[in-house]
Amino acid sequence: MRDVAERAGVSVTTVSHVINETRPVSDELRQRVLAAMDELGYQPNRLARSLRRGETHTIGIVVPDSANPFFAEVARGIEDTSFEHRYSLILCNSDGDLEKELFYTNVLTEKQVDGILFVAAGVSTEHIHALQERRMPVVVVDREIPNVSVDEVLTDNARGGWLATRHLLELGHRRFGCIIGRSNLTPSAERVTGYRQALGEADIPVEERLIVKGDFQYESGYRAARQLLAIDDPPTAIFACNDLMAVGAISAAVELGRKVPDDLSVVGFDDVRLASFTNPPLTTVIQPKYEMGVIAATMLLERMRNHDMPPRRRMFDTTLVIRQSTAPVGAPEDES
Amino acid sequence: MRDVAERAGVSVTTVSHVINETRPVSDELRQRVLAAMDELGYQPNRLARSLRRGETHTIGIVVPDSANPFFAEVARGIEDTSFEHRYSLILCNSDGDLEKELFYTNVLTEKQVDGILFVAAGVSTEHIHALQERRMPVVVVDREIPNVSVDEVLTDNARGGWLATRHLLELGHRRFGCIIGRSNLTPSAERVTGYRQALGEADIPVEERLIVKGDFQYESGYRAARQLLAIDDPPTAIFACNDLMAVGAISAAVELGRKVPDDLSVVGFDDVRLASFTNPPLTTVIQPKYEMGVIAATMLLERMRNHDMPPRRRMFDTTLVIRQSTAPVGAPEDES
DNA sequence: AACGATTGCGCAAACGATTGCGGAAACGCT
DNA sequence: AGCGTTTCCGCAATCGTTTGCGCAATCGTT
Repeated sequence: MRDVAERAGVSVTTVSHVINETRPVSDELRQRVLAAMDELGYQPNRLARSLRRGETHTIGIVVPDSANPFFAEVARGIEDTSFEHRYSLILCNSDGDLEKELFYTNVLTEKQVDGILFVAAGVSTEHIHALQERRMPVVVVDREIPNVSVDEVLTDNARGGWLATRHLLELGHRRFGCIIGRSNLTPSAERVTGYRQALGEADIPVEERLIVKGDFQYESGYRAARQLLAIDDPPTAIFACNDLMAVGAISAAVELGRKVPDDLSVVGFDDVRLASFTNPPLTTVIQPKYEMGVIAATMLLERMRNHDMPPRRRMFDTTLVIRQSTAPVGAPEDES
Repeated sequence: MRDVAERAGVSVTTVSHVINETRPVSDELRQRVLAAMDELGYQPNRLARSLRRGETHTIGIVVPDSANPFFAEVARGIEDTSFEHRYSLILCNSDGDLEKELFYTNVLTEKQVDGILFVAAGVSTEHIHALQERRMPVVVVDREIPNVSVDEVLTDNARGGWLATRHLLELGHRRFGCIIGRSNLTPSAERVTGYRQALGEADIPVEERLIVKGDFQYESGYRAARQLLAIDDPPTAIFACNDLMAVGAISAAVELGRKVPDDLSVVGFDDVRLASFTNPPLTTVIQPKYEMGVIAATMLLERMRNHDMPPRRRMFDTTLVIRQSTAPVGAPEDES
């Protein structure tokens, strides 16, 4: 910048002001500065600017696994909207590991990010509190943090679980398995709650051995389904708490010679892009992933602008999309 | 930091030195400083440090679409290894848009990142050159930049394409379609080259109308397959240039009542996690995505450490994994 | 012609760290 | 006691910007 100033025969002050248009500069000088800038191939050093201004135009996002289609989609929504506002994104994968999360939030605050987005994070109440005391804007996506007033964007997981099992019920299924995620993550727990509730309303007792644990990955859905189908009186349907596990379950069923949906109905959760293209196409519960990302980022940007507004919570509806992985029980249908 | 120094009754110099262990400090003072630090909840400001030291411990990665499973996996490899080295990652999605790429690289350099990773980017020779002249470490993944000496990590796409169509040939297929990506991306072009070559070796003329264009997404594979299956003398097999399109193709085939693999064989490319769990499981060409990310990040870190080493290029082998989406032509097999 | 407003610009102090240099005290040796 | 080494620490400059403050010239009035 000093070089530019020298070459244009002005002070660095003036250069700064033509760059930022932060105070009137005579046309002539402006031209000289502009010329000097591109003759020298000058690029402003945003570090210095950030240091001075106290803002980095950068936000941090911590997700369990950016390679998971669900999070990837949410992250895309976040990235796109932060791009629109000319913010950059620091990506952090926590693998659901609390220590990694804490480490990353430290790095982020030390790097002076302007805000942090936690998606499905395990961060504790105190942790969030600490961040807020440092006046760090925060929004939490896809997880509820009890007893803390923080911006949240959520989906109605319980209702989603309810919708899914309600659908199976209406198809006449009476015994069906449920593949859950790690139970400490609230979304999974809520979906199961919906499952239990629907069963309760239909006066069907829930058999605990029909509820088996997975980890939201294909493989675990596959294993869980094999386990479910191996019991003497196997279920006629499976509700998997996310699409990946549902796909794994279908894969297991097919391998065991069960036809989906004739012999086994499967419903998933999330409506990942893939879900329309599985064989058979997956009946599942829609979650507006991309939009959730957009809204989350927007909320964060707003909070950054106005740090003291009351916290907001945005709850998205879930809806069931019926494709071809579910069918009436015991009615091998011929689709025409 | 000044507060810490004051509270500990030392100079900021000393505080700095205990933080960085950059010069011996007496035990007593060290203790006092440490104590003061955590009483005050002090966190160093990395911006200031970066400004002074001229390094940000941050690298930028620009990918076409982080929600695409292939890139997501590569990115995961990158993120993990940069995490190991305590580097953070700024994520940029270009959507294959050259302008966005350029914009992002500007932002990245202005933010003084220590290096940039381009994956499957369209950046031009001059562009890379410009970065190198500014002494910005760069490595390019999954795309060749002609006439420029830059670190590259690639896969043997041509061989992969060759392997895939060779496999189909060996199964007795003689007419088969090829679903390609946007042709300006080299990986796709190379895979098609392999396809053509294998056909040539078998003295089979390539029918241009059997080569149809997609965009690497499910949907486009679906459409392309419908198009291919609609011609009067439809192919008995399809080679899709990536797994997503292959899955889309299977979906189309199933919808049209064709059985895969009995009526139509399909082979993909990438071996995305999903590929093992499709119905039927997908025969595809393995690309070590995660490892590519790891290697790419490692190469970048090495280049950062030693800016003037000669450029390196790492080529990964591709291998064919035969699952169940391919079968001998006209031989409806009963898998036992 | 005198005087306040306006316009156009530069000086120098921040922002929060790192680091070359030099000074003071303690130590070891003859 | 005298002198050279070590050991331990602080001063102040620096990284590349932004920005409060003040000065000089020009302008518009009366």
